[in-house]
Amino acid sequence: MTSPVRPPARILLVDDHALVRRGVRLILDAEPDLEVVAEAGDGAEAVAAARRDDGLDLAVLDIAMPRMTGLQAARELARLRPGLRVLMLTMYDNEEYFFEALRAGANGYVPKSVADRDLVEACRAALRDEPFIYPGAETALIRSYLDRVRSGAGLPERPVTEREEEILKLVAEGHTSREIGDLLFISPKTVERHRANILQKLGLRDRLELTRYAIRAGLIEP
Amino acid sequence: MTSPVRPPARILLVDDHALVRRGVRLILDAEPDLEVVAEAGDGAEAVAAARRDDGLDLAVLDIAMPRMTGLQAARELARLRPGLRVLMLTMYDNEEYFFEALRAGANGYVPKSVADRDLVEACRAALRDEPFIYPGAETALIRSYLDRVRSGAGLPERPVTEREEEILKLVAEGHTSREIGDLLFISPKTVERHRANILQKLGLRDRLELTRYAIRAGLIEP
DNA sequence: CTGTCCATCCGTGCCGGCACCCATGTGCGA
DNA sequence: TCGCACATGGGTGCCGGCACGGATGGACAG
Repeated sequence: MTSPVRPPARILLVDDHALVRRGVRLILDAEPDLEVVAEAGDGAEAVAAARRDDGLDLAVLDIAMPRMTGLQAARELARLRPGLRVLMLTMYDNEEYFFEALRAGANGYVPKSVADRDLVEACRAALRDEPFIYPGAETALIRSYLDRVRSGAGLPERPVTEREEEILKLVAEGHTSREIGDLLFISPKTVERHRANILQKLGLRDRLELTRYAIRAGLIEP
Repeated sequence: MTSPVRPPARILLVDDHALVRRGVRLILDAEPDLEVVAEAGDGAEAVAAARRDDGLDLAVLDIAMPRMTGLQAARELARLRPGLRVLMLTMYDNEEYFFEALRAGANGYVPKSVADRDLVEACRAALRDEPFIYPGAETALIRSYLDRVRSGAGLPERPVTEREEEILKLVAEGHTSREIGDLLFISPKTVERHRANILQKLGLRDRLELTRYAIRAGLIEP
């Protein structure tokens, strides 16, 4: 399958759960053409690791992580090491974050519900600069993607802006508009305006649905 | 460490992410005294597996799962197979989950942030019917709990009544007092009174915290 | 039998969420 | 250059959450 003279791909593995890192490492290291050479527990560590080591071929990034999320880390890594391939690993096969991951410079998008063989294949596909469509997500993600391309401008729209996501998290965590305004040094009315835009964009009714959405999306913890 | 004539402990592994199951299985199967003999992707499958196989020694349960959460599954398993030990596996190293897990009948509680050695030790401790306190979690809450257990006192009971839990779920799902009142054929003011009592009993501030509590407790789905 | 818990209900009042309306400045791309 | 998206800010008004006060009846234990 892979040339035996070729050295194994050097992989950076990023997940906030040591147990998950350990398991994924066992899976990847069992392949002769893949080798995990570095681990990180959050996005900041991942960026630091990529800064230290310029021989990395692939970063496997979890999306939901404390401090810096996988998406933010992917943007940072794409700027820092343009040649580095990025494979996003996520708990939820959510369309919004599929497009978000692509926009952040990810080469692949794999939910944790896939089998280990699919993860290995996704890594190899990313290393060949090919998009990997995991089985079962073809229907949901790709069809909605194609629908949006056919009907709209052809560009998948980002669901919420960065600023809106910042406010989304704080609203979902139960902070009032006044508290958020004080925290971000803006008027509470602006917070309400953002909140209204977020609810409208995501098709939600109130803060409560927003909270459950944020938990589903892995933006906050229950 | 373990007697060589003793057969390995038969383990049921439950997690909705195939990737995580694969990783944990690799970790556990590497131990001579532990063997994963069954896997399940959600709580319902776990209960079905326990119903099929009455020779199970230990169930390793993820807390956050679709349909039936790990906490609900733990309650069900404790009723179905009283001799079966249960080890809760969770993304969140939160003390509140710890108590919820114990109330649900769990013997141990391990966050996914622990190393693989700690998971193995937690399994062995649960099989010996000993509580496993993972490193870095010796908080005052947990220590006081252990003191209470050692001194003979029972588990702290969940203070909400059945009727209150019924209303708790509906409130957490986003229904208004009027809607709940119509649903249960009572006055919206009565719903508000119950809600106020619930918030007071659980030490929560508002519906939003109530929602997150209900999700943590496995009462509703995100 | 009396006290306690539970479930049922009511009024008043404050505050925040949320839906509408509106305007301004900035940066970016057609 | 003109429009558009984004972030910023304001006003008004309704409604529901939530805190505080009260009451009643029924079940069950001491």
